[in-house]
Amino acid sequence: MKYEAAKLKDISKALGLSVSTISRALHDSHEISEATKKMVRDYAESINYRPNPIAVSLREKRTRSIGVIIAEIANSFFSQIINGIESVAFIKGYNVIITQSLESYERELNNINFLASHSVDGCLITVSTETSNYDHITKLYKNGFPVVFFDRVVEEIKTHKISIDNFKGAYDATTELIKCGFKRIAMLANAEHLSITQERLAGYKKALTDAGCAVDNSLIKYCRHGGMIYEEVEQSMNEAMQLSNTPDAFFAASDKLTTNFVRYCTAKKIKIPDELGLIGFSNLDLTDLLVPSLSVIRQPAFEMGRIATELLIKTIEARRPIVDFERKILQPELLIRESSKKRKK
Amino acid sequence: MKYEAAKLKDISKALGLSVSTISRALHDSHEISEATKKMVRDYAESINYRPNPIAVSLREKRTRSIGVIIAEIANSFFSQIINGIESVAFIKGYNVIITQSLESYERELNNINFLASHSVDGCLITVSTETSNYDHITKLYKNGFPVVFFDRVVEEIKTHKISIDNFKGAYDATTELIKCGFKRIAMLANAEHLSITQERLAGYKKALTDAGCAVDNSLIKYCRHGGMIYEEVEQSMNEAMQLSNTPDAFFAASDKLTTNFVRYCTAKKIKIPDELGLIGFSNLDLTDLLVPSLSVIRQPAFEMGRIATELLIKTIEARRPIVDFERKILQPELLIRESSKKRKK
DNA sequence: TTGAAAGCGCTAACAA
DNA sequence: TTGTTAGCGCTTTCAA
Repeated sequence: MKYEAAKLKDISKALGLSVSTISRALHDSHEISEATKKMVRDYAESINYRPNPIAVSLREKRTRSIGVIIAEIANSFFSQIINGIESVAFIKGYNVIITQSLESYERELNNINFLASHSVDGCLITVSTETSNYDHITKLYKNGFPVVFFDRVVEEIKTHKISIDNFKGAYDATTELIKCGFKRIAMLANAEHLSITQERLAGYKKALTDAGCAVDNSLIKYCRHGGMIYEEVEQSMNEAMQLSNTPDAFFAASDKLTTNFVRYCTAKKIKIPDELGLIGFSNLDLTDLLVPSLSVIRQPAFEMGRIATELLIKTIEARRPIVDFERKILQPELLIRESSKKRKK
Repeated sequence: MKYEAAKLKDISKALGLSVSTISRALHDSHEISEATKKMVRDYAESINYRPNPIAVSLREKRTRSIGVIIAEIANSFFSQIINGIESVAFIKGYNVIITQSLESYERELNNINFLASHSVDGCLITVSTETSNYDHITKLYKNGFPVVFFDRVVEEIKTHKISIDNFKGAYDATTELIKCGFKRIAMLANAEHLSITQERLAGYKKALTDAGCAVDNSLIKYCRHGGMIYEEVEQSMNEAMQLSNTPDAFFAASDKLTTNFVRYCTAKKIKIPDELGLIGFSNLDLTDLLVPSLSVIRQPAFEMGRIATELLIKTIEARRPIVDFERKILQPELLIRESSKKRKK
């Protein structure tokens, strides 16, 4: 079954003009008479002619589309980023091809290879939790394929990067928990090697030491899939809650870790914040409707998508290779609600 | 800045063979000797050769990709559908291009025109709430462009359609509210002309009349953007709550209507279910964590995406035009939790 | 078993 | 102002 669309040749035959004249007329070239242009345009309109983007891409060696690799669409943080990406891509006339790694290195590899093999002009990437080898990205970048990192960036690769101030987000959250009177603050962390994990971990530790609290490594629980799988959060929580000196609050370092923390507490009938305080990263719209409402670190996700896309398109459209790469850091926002408010006993 | 990938010609030059021999060798043609094949394959591998998908598409008049038009990525129901779509597309070797209408007819038109102009081999569509004229889709379909509708289907167009049993979902939800003792059950509905709205409305009405309750049209509130905008829900709710005989429960007919209903009640300090009972359509993972936990109608979204994609790929790969179109109806699931449990006073 | 050449739909350099 | 032609990277028919 095939769909036969009109092509230049069809118009050319119908009007008795050459294909190049049609092409030029449709591109409003100055070397075509107004009369011809009008005739061509009217006819093209009447048969609903659309240039074949595949042919144009082949010719122009560009697709006017950009690729995106995110971890998971079903995650508010990423879907808000996508909205930011689309908002500028739309204006600039680029199409967006979204792919998900689902936190799998293999899928990421697959996606990036597809995208880079001339399917898109450039790529926006946040690496999967499983990714610790970056050869597949380095190779592209060395070949001149434009890549911009967002959120989970790779320091070794020199290109535009945009992330949020993860250190500050973590520092402020932890400090707030300390101020609220929590004594043993645990951290539910994402995969250990990720840039965001390291930065958030550093912020968490600094806040503790600045407040004169000791850092207890048994209170730091890594979740290899970033909390995407409930069972890993459950296991981490079980381990933490079985310590001789159990934590009295948690700092959850990602969207999914935060919601799965709440799910765990609900399942185990652990009262937030009385038994366990919580501040977590989350971009979910509903966190203020939970009971208790969640104190969260909210990331400017839409903004991040917007800026990343602007940088990527700038790179794609640059005449000469970019040497001066930008490193943008956006500020997170700490929204203090009930889950971090320790009640006096 | 451009990215130069290896092409057949490069291999041809390097090995002193013709381009056609290289092409055949890489396709494992029987007319090429094993020795040549091995040499070509090894060399291609060594330089990491990938065929240019644009050139292949132009040649083969197919792109091995499918397009998707959904309302909004940042909506659990749709993001779950996307996961279903990707799961089968991935296996069948198709790429997925996702576009959002954001409930705008203009954007939908834009997206579908882009996708249909040879960018993809076929399309999965759920129409926007604003769409009431279907000429743009009819035109494509008449030209033989494969289209499969899911969720919000268009009856006038003869093609594969997959949706859930909206009548039953609404009927069961309303009946449950009646059984729980609610007397004046209002409906928060999506845009009036949508297929899903009509079906859910019919189920709601039938449940009322079957139970001997009168249908009161002042209790049916349409939201043109399907609840995507909080203000429209707020206005509808305000109107409903100012009636002389206010409702004591709501049936919310979409994901966003359900969550924005909760948002409204929280803002106005209306207690669910004591002051207002609720059952709503929702595929959000978190509805069981809200207090009270929400009684919801859950749709098999992943499944819907999966089946829609299978039907689309079947259509794309069919040798002859399809005349027998399928109409699949999936069953929703009613999860009864606390928001619909009227307490004795 | 291999090569030459045409053609997919489009644009643009060169001719007229 | 318009037409002719080459070529983007690939597959495939026809010829050798």
